[in-house]
Amino acid sequence: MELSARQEAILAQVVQSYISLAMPIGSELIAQKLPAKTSSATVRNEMAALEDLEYLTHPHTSAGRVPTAKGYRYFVERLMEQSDLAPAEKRMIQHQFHQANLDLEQWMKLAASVLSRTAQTAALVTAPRASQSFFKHLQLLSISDSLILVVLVLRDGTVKQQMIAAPQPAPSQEELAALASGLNGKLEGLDAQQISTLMTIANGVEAQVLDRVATFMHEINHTGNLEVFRDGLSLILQQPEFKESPRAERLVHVLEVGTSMGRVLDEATSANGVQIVIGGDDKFNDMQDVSLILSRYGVADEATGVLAVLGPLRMPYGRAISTVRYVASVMDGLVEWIYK
Amino acid sequence: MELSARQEAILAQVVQSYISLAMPIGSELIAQKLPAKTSSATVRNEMAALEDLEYLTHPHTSAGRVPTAKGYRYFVERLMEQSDLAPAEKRMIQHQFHQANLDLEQWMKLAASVLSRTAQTAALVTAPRASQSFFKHLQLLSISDSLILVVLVLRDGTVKQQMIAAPQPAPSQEELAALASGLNGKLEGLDAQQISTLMTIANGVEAQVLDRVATFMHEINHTGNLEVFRDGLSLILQQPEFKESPRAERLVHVLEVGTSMGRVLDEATSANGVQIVIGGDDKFNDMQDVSLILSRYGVADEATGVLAVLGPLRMPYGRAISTVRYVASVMDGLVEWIYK
DNA sequence: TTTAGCACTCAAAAAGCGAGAGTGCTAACA
DNA sequence: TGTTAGCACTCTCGCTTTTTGAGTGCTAAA
Repeated sequence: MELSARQEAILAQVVQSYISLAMPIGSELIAQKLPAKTSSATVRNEMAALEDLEYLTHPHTSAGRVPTAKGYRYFVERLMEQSDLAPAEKRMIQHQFHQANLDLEQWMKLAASVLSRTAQTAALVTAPRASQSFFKHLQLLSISDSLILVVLVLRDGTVKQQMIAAPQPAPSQEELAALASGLNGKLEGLDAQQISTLMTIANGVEAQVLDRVATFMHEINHTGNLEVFRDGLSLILQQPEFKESPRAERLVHVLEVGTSMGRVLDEATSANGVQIVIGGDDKFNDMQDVSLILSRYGVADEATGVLAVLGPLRMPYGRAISTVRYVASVMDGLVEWIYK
Repeated sequence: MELSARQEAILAQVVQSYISLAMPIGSELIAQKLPAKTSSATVRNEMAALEDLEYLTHPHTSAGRVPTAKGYRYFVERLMEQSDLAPAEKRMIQHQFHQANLDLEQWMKLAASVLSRTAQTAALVTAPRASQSFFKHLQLLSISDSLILVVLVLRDGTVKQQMIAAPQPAPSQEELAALASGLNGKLEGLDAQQISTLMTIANGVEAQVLDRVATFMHEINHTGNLEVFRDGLSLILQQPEFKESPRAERLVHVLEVGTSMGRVLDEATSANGVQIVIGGDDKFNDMQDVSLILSRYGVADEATGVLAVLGPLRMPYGRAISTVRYVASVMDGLVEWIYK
């Protein structure tokens, strides 16, 4: 269904006004804001049409209009003019990243913090991971006479430690070092599947180690096993739409366990550019009253993470999008520099 | 100020009733519950006395009484009879831990989840760390021709990875391995201070590595740098006292950044047994409307973490305390088994 | 097709009004 | 002297009623 130019202008005004005022928008106000001189009655007619098309709703008969999720989507996709972060803000963000060490974890925390402060809502950042994991290096350390610490490094830089129970009598540190160095030779560059098959012909400590390694690599491939940094949760709770507690609870719940969240982040990993999910895009019921602005970052295939900003539907999309885009570009640079 | 036996009985009843009913408690109700036959008028007199002593308050003139933070404290410290988790519940918890792998991280997540589900509120778990960190092992991996991945393992099992920029021309993997093995010999068992001094007489890559190692070990000693697992945040928001949004916001904020939180957790690390902080204990303004039940766990000095349950003042202390105590004992066993 | 005009609707705010829970006080009582 | 019955008093809560005003939808004229 095509909208007329005037309808588009009205929709845009309603969305913008509602975003900044946070209360239903009447025909009078829009009539004033419209560039072409138009009466409120005309605006009313058009608004009624937009309501039939489901771009707007009524909280009740005698209230102004409020955009629907569909309305926001139309606005974001076709009506909104792209904006960009002010150079000063960009510089400030750059500066903060330059202050930090060469430490991915610090960068991620920083990215979450910057996103949430700049966009004034909650932010999520997931660690950059390869789409498929490959073995890089293994270290076996004798912790006690019954425990061995396995430290596994994957090609994308993921590090995972885990204990395994040592057989009795326990192998010495030297024996372990020898075993590790043997395995490192054999496993270099292999994927989870290949290690699994190797496992079947091993035994003793070696089999235990291979089992742990293969299991972890499988896990990380499938469930995502994503390490997520959050920030600014309290900011989003300040928004008027989350003042009524059931909504706030649902929101926190989504953020906390979030199978939906996981799926959305997953999808974003394989998409390009800035993704926008408004009101769960009719796919995720538990995200009906939030919007997400997401972007992948990193080096394709080698190490991809996701940045996300999460706010109410009534979100300053322009600013949020440009913030996400910019932080993603900064992170791109950092990660690229690592994985060249 | 000493309370009479009857005053104590009344205070106890008020606290218990308020915890279960979540509404101000009148003299009539208490008079009925009291073992010795007492008139409501007498209860009223005593309540007025308890109010003068600041164990109770009034929301308004014609409402029942509500315990103050001081009242809760008195109740918890002197009036409450210790309870214990039902054997069936203990078994269920045990069972869940036995299901898990030999993986500290999994245990911590599980502990947070168990705590929050059993006590029906939010829970926090920090990783077990030594009070002072000692070097155990180091690994240097060449990631690209300009980056080196440093993997550092401390005696308490902490693993930390970080990149450093490689000098040009970049050392080969063999050179790095040789350097690492040399360092491992020299640094084994040293503390942050000793490594710092060694650093001054090193140069090149070695100095860079030592710098990163020393810095990280210092950091972990001081700022705590605690890795925290949370769970059940949405549960606490369901409590009636957090229905009004400003409180909810403050709560989330405390949980999120929480310098107060950090201090409380820190204090709990060095204390013994179950700690209880009610309404911030007059020290932490931002925790005025929450109570914390904390316990350290692990092996003293070698690896100590903290378990905490966080709820409204009107919290089922008995159950929360026994849950925390029990989960701490389970975690004690697990960690002890590791660090023997 | 647009617009002025107007009746109509409905939420939200203000006002009024018991009802009732619970108190504090006083005076009698054991 | 401590306890209790009795009672006036106070305020919140829940309910209904009124008022207000923003904003609509419709109609009829331009």
